[in-house]
Amino acid sequence: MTGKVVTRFAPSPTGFLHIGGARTALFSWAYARKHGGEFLLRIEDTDRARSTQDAIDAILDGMRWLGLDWDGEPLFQFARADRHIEIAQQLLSQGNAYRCYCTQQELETMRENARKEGRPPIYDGTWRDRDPSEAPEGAPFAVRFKAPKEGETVVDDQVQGRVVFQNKDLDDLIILRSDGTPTYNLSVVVDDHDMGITHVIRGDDHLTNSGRQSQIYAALGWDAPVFAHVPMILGPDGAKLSKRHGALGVEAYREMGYTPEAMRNYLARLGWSHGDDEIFPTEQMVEWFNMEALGKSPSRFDFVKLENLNGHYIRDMSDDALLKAVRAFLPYLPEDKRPAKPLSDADWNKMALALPSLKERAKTLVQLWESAQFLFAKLPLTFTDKATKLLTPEARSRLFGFIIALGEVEDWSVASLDAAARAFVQAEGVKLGDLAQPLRAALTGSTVSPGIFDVMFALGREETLERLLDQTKLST
RNA sequence: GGCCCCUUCGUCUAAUGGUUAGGACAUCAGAUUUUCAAUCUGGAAACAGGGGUUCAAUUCCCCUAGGGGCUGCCA
Repeated sequence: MTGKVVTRFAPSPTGFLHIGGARTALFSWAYARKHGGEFLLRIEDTDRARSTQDAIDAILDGMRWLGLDWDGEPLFQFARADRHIEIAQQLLSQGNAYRCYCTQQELETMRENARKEGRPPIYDGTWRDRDPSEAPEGAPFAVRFKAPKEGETVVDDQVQGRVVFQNKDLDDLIILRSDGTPTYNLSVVVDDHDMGITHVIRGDDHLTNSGRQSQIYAALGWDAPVFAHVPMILGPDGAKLSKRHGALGVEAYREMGYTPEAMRNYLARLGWSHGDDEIFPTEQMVEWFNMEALGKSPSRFDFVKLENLNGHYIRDMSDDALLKAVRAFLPYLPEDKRPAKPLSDADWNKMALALPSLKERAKTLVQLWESAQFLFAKLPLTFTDKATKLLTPEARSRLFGFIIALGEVEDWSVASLDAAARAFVQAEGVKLGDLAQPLRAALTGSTVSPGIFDVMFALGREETLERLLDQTKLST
């Protein structure tokens, strides 16, 4: 293992960047960064019918959001088709590949029969050793790789260990379609080789492919890269990740208000660990990352834990950074939660003032945004049912009393508001909690609960008193 | 069906041929508090089952069960 480490992430642009892909990308990226190597991006767009520009954009956008920077320009696999065909021709002339004239129909019945008779449904090698002269005139053909029939193929995997395939179980796969275009297993080998990839980190759904690819490397006389197959991510219920749970594009996580830092930390801990460490910055993860500590068993995606982690990161962020994050997040809010018109500078100032108290209570940027809505609410506020219920006659009279007390507070720091409240409740013989609840309801009308004195402080004296008077009047 | 992979608290995981099997999230109970949140303290909670190997197995081996992947002229 001398020389520079080169890893790659090679998604096929047939959909968004899903969470499993994001995690293998993170691992590949971390491995390259740790070893001072390169992390390349290759778009596997050889399936022309299913590849879309939207998917490409979504993947690149997702990678950027997650902060997984790749080296150089992304490489598009289809653009290298000529090179792949050239290698296929080479295999053909070497005798390591042959033309197969079976029709799709024939192959299908072949598989069906095999299944019926309890044989493995693999290609039976009809054209493997047939003389090319027997070929039907002008008929279309696919090119198949001539895989060894005997012995075994070993994949020395960094995660799974030594995996052995009996060669009789691996059939002759198609490397060139009948339309002449190369297929995945050929393109991957050629590209990984040409790009100088030293370590292939990918999902373990590719484990069998690695066996077949190893055979192609061998036929070509090339050294295979080091393989590492990470287990897949399952949904919270242990079933395969479906759209219902987490098989969302990473942009969905952005829209849910998770931060890239938290995502990276969560993903890193899913299937990989460093002792008992749970919360650590990405730089630390890169420094610690190693293949040995990758787990072998599939793991479930746990939104609750991700949320908890996200809360940590939000609380730890500086007010400045958080304000920026909120501003950047606004366009990704769900349509119905987006502000009707752009926020004014004054609005942002209010937000900045309220942030220190709001961030203690928000686990996602969505929650943070929602809990800040009282800052921009128009008067009179509309009470939620819950809030109305809290404004009992007793609560109302206490509020009146407190408003009067507030009028006498000279400076409006959180500390003096606090002191005023203490004095008031002591004199009245009530609990502060009894006052705080209706107070919060009156000031915010919100179901999300900010710290009440911080809210007052953020609103300022005039507005607070105005709202309180308005609300108490309204409900008297 | 065939081949391959996996299996520690509910979840993510740590550790070990001899431990009270550790941590985190979630949960429960307290504390603190200025409501909510945060914080602190404490509790409950796991080695899938069966055989071996061994003085000793959660750890090594085998089998079974359960889960996953592959089995495409998709990637």
